[in-house]
Amino acid sequence: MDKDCAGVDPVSILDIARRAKVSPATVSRVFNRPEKVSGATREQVRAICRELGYRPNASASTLRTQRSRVLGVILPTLTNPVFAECLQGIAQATAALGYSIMPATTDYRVEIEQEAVTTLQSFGVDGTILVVSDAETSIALQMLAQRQRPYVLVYNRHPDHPTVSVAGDTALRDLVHELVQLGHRRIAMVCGQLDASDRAQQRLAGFMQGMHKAGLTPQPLVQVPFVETAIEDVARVLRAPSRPTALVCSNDLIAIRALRAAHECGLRVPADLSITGFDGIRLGHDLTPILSTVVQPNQDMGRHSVELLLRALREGRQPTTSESITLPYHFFRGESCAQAPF
Amino acid sequence: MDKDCAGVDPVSILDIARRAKVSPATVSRVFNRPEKVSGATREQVRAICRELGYRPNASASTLRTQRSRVLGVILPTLTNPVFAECLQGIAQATAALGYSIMPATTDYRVEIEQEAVTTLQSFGVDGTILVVSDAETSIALQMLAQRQRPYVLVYNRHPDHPTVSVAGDTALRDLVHELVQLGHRRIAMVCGQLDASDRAQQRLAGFMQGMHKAGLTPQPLVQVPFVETAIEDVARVLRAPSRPTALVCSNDLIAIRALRAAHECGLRVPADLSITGFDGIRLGHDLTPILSTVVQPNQDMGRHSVELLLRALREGRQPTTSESITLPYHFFRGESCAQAPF
DNA sequence: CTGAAAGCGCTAACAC
DNA sequence: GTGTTAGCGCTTTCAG
Repeated sequence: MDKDCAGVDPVSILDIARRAKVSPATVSRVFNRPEKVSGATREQVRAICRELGYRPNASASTLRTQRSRVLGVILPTLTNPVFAECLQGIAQATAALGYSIMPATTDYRVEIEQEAVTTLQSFGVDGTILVVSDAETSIALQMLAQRQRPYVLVYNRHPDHPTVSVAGDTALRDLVHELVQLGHRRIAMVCGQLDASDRAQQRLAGFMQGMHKAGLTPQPLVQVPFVETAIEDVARVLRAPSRPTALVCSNDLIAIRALRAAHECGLRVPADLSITGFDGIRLGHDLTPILSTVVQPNQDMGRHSVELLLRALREGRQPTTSESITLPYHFFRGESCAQAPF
Repeated sequence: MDKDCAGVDPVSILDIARRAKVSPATVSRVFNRPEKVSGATREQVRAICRELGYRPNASASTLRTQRSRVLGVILPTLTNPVFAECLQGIAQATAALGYSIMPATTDYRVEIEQEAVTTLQSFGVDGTILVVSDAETSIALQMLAQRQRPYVLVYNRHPDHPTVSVAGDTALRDLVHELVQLGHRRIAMVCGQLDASDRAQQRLAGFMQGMHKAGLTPQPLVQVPFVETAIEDVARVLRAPSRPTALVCSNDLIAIRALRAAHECGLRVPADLSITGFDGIRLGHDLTPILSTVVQPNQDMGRHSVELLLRALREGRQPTTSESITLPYHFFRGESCAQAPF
């Protein structure tokens, strides 16, 4: 046997056709409509493909069929485990269904969201999964909608778009209730750059509702725009005379830094101070104290968005707002949150 | 003006050519060799492209030029922040250089590594960045090498392949030395599934060297194959009569769980027990105690691998082993590691 | 500096 | 069940 293994040069459908003494169309059918090919030739073609290590050229088939079997993914950053976990879910779900992904990170910058949309578009992605800074104002989103390109938002919640998300506002409303039950009165919300995340805004809104319902005046909002200074920013608040007894953080990463700030201020968590997060990143469960947080099924959110998008694609349509999924969350009590101190 | 914004239907180079009263070749040149087009027509064509929201079809150009401007990326999982951070670096570097990425996660399974290579190949990626379970035996790697497809390994270290990595063995050798200086004698290594990671094996080797050099007998290796039982597995060791005074963990995720195990056993870190990790994930710095760990520049490792690969690509060749980069690490003392107890 | 034309690899009518 | 053929959108000689 001259060569029993795949070589260096690219093999085309024509090479296979020639070797198998069939037409290229037949080879193509073996891959796309195997049932339309007689068992004998099918197996023979397959054997040759295997021998030559042939795989159809995706660009050619995309060009021809106008379907790429690729999904675009636009995320703020992979540095936050929420999105990394979600992307992991997306990667698994797509791979299982024969799709590939093309992700882009925006670092929360809207111009980059737009750029990402256009490059992904130029690759002919069949659909796009994205989390934008603000669904209400996102140009990237408008571009997709206007050009009628299938897409789903993840994490973002908005009535005018198909989304896969969790009710962050309700979650925080309920969370405040729990804290109040635990005797907390001086409760402060801590969040990052509000204008870079409509999720944070919604969570804040829920927080305010909860406080209002409980007849409490929220402590001044603690904003920690930069990770570099986050711990210090929180520490400052904790050193103030009538410091809060509970810190409700808009995400787990911030909560972990708040934990650190408490430590630096000599406060014990949860004895002196309760701290809660939001997101349910895997790592939170292994911390000491175990992070109290609103757990979202991050990987599943990714999986669901893939399924929602591909279902629509299969039916030759775009996802609709009526298909939007609100996934359940649950407040995980953990160890960083307890009875208020006296 | 009938339409001042991009429409729904795909615009091709022919549409632009027609509107601009030039040939498609000229439009193509405007994008690929703008200097070969007169200033006037160039600007006119650009204006029309902007007006119609035209972007060249990437599949068509890939098919024609045999260059995709896409890099494949193969990683074990995005659930471990090391790889997520690295991918973030890759995403940034590629985007800055006009490339896109197509990642796949393998969950440490070699069959999936292979599948990933073939699908990426079918998309005509210009090169591949990967971290494999074991560079020595990886079939995926052999496939790339044999077919002469450009690739770089990240994290893996192997003399026969171009790599971007850190000297994990040396790092652990030195780390053991530090621990010994701090008075530790009963030191145990904790690692995950050794056969799923040649990095862990190399780190273990370095650990053994270090122990040997110090004339110490290593405590029995603690293996924590599954995350679900990791804390318990470590706790068991910590409850043994002559427990170790220091735990050297093969990565940060394991170290964090070891921290938890110590807590569950009523041991104070670092007073009663020192714990070190490896990787330098961002979060480790914000923990309490701050994780002592061997810090690798994860995002930079991603960036370097992109640059190494693209440099070779630009020069029309494959990366060579002589271009392999060993990046510096540093042991970050943190707070989880201190003098041995008496 | 610009245009004409061929063809990258594949698929989907449409014949047979 | 199988083959023939046209063409997806683009780039790139080669002429002019």
